Amino acid sequence: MVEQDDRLSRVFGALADPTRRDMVARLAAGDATVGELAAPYDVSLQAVSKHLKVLEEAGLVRRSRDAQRRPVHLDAEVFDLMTKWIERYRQQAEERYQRLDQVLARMQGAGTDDTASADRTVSADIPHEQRGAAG
Amino acid sequence: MVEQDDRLSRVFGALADPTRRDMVARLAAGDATVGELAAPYDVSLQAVSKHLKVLEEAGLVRRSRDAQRRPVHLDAEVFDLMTKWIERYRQQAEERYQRLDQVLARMQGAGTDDTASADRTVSADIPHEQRGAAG
DNA sequence: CGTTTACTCAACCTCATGGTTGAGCAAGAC
DNA sequence: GTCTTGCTCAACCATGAGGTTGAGTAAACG
Repeated sequence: MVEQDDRLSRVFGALADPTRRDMVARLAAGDATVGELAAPYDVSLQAVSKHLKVLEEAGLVRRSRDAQRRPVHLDAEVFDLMTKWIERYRQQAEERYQRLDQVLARMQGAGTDDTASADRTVSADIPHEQRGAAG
Repeated sequence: MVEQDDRLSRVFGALADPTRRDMVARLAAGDATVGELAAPYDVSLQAVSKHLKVLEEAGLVRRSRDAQRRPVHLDAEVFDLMTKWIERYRQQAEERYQRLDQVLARMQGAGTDDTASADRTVSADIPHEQRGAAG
């Protein structure tokens, strides 16, 4: 599912910008209009509008209507997508780390010298971001 | 602390690329050399080397030496930084959502009509990503 | 009605990013 | 010493991202 892949790219990409992260942070406290959001930044309203488009396309934000205003609402669900991705590989890495520790401890006990290229530098045939099976 | 801000930008930015995310996923299963990492992708070794530089500068990865090889190791600690950022605002948004639900429920009970502009569209003076006080 | 408010769209500029190729460098192999 | 392997660095190119200004639209206000 390249769709999911795409989505994740857009979400991470959206949050790679400090202004956009700041907007998300502020929207967590409550909806706001474009003008309100733009106020603290030293950029044009159009630039802020663009940022919001990026956030919207990443699914982080929704825009509705209220007369000529366009209230922006944080859609916190996408956070789960990121958290899941992060958690999966964090855990995997930690488990591996612990296993390596055990291996090293055992080797120390046995007095083996060649610890370096023992279990590390794993070959490349590993599930690539669960291609076609993403949650 | 713009440093932290910067870091987060680099981390999110690094993970905004699907190839780089894939690399991280594979590195979670074990260290690998540049060549091993490059193998599955249809790009030059130099391009992969560049990607690794981005990951390294984001603090996601460390590179050591083993003769002419440069084994790459995933540094899963940065994940915490991201997770913390995400969790903070997710929770905030969820709490707010629940509070809004309560307000709306109370309003329905009282038969108030003007639910729209009641508590929503909060003004913009909100802690901006905790400037100067980031965790 | 025309004006003001709150925005978006379009065109443009600049700089960063992801890719390329070609050269170079360090360390094991011969 | 030379060759090969495994990589990095440098230069270049095309595209895209973030910024700008100027014009246009939709709804309230006078």
